[in-house]
Amino acid sequence: MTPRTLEKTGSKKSAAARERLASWISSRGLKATRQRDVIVDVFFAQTGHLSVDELLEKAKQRDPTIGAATVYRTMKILADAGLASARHFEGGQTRYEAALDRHHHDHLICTSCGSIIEFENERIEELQETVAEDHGFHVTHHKLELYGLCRHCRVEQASDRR
Amino acid sequence: MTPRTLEKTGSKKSAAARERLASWISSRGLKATRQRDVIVDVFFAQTGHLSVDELLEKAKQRDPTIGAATVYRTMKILADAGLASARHFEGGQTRYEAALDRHHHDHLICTSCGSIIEFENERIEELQETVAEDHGFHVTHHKLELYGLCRHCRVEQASDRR
DNA sequence: CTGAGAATGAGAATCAATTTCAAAATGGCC
DNA sequence: GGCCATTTTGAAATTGATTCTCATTCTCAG
Ligand SMILES: [Mn+2]
Ligand SMILES: [Mn+2]
Ligand SMILES: [Zn+2]
Ligand SMILES: [Zn+2]
Repeated sequence: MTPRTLEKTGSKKSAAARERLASWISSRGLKATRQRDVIVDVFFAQTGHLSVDELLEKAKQRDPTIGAATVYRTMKILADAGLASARHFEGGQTRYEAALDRHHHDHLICTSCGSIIEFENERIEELQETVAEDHGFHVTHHKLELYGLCRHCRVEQASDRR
Repeated sequence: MTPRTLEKTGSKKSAAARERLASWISSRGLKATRQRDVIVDVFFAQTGHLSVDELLEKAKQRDPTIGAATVYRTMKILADAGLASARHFEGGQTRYEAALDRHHHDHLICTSCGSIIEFENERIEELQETVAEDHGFHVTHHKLELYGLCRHCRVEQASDRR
């Protein structure tokens, strides 16, 4: 019988997320498992936009027996519970980011180095709403992604050109 | 020897597109083929956002021997030539729309009936640019998609609820 | 008409994600 | 603690869109 010990990494925030998940899980007849604990722990220990592969790698460092299917399944539960949001950026796999206590935001994505910058722009959101209304549309969610070169890669490219 | 006759459907616009494609093709040592003619003809005969599957079906009505790979390849050429743009809406396959003489625009997508409404909003575009600049970003392209219920599906849903 | 090169269609391969299934784990109850 | 219905798991199979491979056919400049 392996002891179920985890140095629950991280802040009060990830502790709060774990609690929310626990009640989500029990409230619908799901079960708490060692694997889910590890995956969730790994997820909240990071910041940023993580792919399932990246999460699997980290999870395996703690428990090499964890399978990819379980990571897919667990992240879906986190998303359903509102604790993670799934992002589908251009061309890649699904990435997840922590969603607890976070505002809605959109992204700038560098097509050269892959870095992702987040932004919120209330005015844009309002205008989107106006556009939708003009067409009798009721918006449930949207996607705004700006692709290009980040400051750093812009400089690099300029010097390459010389 | 099958005669290479095609009732080149459609407007001066699609005729212009076919011409542009012809010069694109010859200018880089590609070759004109019966299959490409059919696919391009089918594409420009429609309006809207067509999936490769839809294009393949229509193309097969004219020439049942046309294969999916050829449709994929041809649409990629059209996109490279700037005559079609590829769109990757939520969850589905790639869709193509005619791009000749069209402004950049974004989309409202009904998650219930799949209908797509196009819009242009100069103010939103400007704000995007501003946001990017604020972060030292140089934007090459972007994606703005508003998902929700169109006017029609909104009404239907309201009556379902009674 | 010829030949070099390009294009084709069928099927195999890829890749992320989902599903299947038999075996293992969980947790409410006694 | 044991019981056991239910859930979960990992591995492997499957899916679905797209791309690739390859042997064969087609195109077009000379
Ligand atoms: Mn984000
Ligand atoms: Mn459009
Ligand atoms: Zn960059
Ligand atoms: Zn609709």
